[in-house]
Amino acid sequence: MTVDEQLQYLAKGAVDLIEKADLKAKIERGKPLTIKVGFDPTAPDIHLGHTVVIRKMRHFQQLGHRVIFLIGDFTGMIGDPTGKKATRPALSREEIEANAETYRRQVFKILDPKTTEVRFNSEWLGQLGAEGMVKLAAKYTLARILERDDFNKRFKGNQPIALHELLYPLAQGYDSVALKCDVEMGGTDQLFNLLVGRDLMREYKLEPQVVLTMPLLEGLDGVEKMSKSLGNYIGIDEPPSSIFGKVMSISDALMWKYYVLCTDLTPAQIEELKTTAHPMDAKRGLAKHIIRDFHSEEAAEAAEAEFRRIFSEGQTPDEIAEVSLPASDEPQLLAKVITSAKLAESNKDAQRLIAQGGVLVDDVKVETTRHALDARAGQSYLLKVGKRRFAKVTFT
RNA sequence: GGAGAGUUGGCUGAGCGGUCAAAAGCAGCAGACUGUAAAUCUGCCGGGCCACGCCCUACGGAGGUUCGAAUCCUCCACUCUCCA
Repeated sequence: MTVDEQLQYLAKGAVDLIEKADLKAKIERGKPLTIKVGFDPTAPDIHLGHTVVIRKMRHFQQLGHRVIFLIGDFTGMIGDPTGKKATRPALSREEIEANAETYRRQVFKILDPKTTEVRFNSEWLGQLGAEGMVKLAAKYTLARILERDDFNKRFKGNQPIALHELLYPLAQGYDSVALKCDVEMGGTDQLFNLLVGRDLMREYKLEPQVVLTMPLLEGLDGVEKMSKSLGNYIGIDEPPSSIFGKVMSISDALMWKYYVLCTDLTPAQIEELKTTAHPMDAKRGLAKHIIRDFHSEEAAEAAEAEFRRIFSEGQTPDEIAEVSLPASDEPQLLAKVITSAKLAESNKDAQRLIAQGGVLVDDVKVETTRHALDARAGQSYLLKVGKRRFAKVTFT
């Protein structure tokens, strides 16, 4: 690839690239660049939202650059103020190591394990000490820190800002100094932090890093950004059938964004799909692309077949959870059985589901919330609650 | 140190001493419809009870006033504002 082609490849899907000319100059030198991306040590469940940036990391790897997967074990003590409140519990060394292991296992579904460096920022931030921290803090001003939109809004909106939160961007910036990064990437919400790194590097007489941001992927609801705490995410460790279903549940409009950010199709290919494919087929295709990346081709086919069977044809899935419940001579209320089988959260919930016509026993819709089942030993029923909760309940 | 404002269900955010299990929006769930767990429409959306009504828990925490409190009072915790 020519330098311009490389630039184009790396910039695909990116929101900010500061400065493009700087990146070009760095590439032209012909030496492998050092690329850093930081990850929080507390959230080892990687979801599709994270993969947007990770996919971009792989692009750098493909071009022969050195990619550092940085685990923010030190900055984790502060907790990135970007995600507002929630003071985090301090993690033990063992927990951090365990999380790092989980990261490795998941992230190497995308990244090349051989050329990915996993580092921890306590390595250098821990050494800094109080004195070092004061010196670091001396290099930036309050006014500049408060430029950060997030701080600014909280400040103006009379929301609390703890002092240590102000240190977060500095600590993150110092990572870039310590690693002498050429490029740092993150979501668009990281722009400010990444730019602080650029400034600090100048302060430390280093060539400033290039900053590249990727869009934040909206979650299943299509509104909030994908996050575990909002429950609107697709985890890359999820079973294929679950991934397939969740992808099918996103809106048609959102699907195209996923195509751009979560597949390696070229913009031209995506455009073509948009104009020629039936939306449902396009969505099925997207689900398969994603499953292929994290599982396999076979898993993708199987998930599609299963989805067709359950939702298009209204049949039961291949594998149904088997639940054994204690038998009794007296009949048992269906609502309680549903709750015991974990198909509903509470008896009230189960009653509601029955009342709304969402419960089928052996494929027959239940009409009354007071429906009871013969619960003598050996009796067995196929329960369907809503469209996608199934269980085979046997009394023993 | 002084004066004042605030703390409501997963989130945002109303709230009158009783008709408040608490408006509204978002998210979630179910049903109908369909091209899918899209869109749209309708309903539900703290918990218990073989109960269509009754009971329990809930509006930062602890007490109190009242026949009755998320709503009034006292103390505590936390947050913010202004003054010093």
